[in-house]
Amino acid sequence: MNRPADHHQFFMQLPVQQPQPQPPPPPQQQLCAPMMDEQTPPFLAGRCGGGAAGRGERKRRFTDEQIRSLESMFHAHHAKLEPREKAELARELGLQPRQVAIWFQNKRARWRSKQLEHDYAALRAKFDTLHARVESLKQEKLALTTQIQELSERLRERDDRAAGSGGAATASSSSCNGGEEEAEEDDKRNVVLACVDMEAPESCVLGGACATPADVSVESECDDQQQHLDYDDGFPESFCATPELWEPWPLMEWNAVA
DNA sequence: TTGTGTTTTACGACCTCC
DNA sequence: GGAGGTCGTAAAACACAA
Repeated sequence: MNRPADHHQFFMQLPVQQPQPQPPPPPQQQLCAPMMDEQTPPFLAGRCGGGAAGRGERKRRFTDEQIRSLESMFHAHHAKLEPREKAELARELGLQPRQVAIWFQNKRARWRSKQLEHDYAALRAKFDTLHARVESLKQEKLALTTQIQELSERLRERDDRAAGSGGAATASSSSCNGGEEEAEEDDKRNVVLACVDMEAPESCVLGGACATPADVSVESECDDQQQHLDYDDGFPESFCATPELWEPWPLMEWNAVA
């Protein structure tokens, strides 16, 4: 791609490239037998008619004017040319209809290639955005899991102290009764967090943060206010179950799909 | 000047559609 | 079966760094 002298601009959203100055166009464009006469240089006589052999011929690039006309027709006719239009364009440009047809074929191929690059870049950008969000949510989940574990530990310690002081009250009952001093230290939010159902899929790819805190069950007080972790965007289960889907696709894969 | 990488023109093989 | 398409590739033309 280090060659700036590309005459071509591509369809629609593809970047437009400006034509660069070129040396004067060659006077002779027709390479093939039907247009050749006694004035045709011998080096042009090889390839056409004789098949692929054609050694000794020299390939001529089309002039800027020819390229401009071909580009214009390519855009105006949506990359397809009727036979009548092809013949007319070839006559106007002093080319063989086959040269025009081949130019359109090559142009379509080039355009598809560029379009593929463009589509890939767009998909890649979307993927990167989504991937960044996934990473952010992983961090958020990790922090929440840590917080839940800490709160769970505090509850357990409180229960142990209550049992050691001779009281028969359980952590759950004390929480619901609101009688214990230590229970009052915990705000309601923490209690609710301790009740969160933390059943995480084992295959979860969202990092080691999926560890389920053991013994986070305060059954009696959670019956009526059971809550579940819920992603705003509603990650599907397959999100965790198929981590390979979230690896960057190699270019070959994209091409295969396209 | 030369070596190297890219672009452009052209073709053959193969496929699809009428 | 023929016309016209894509795909892969050859080779000339071209740009550019060393």
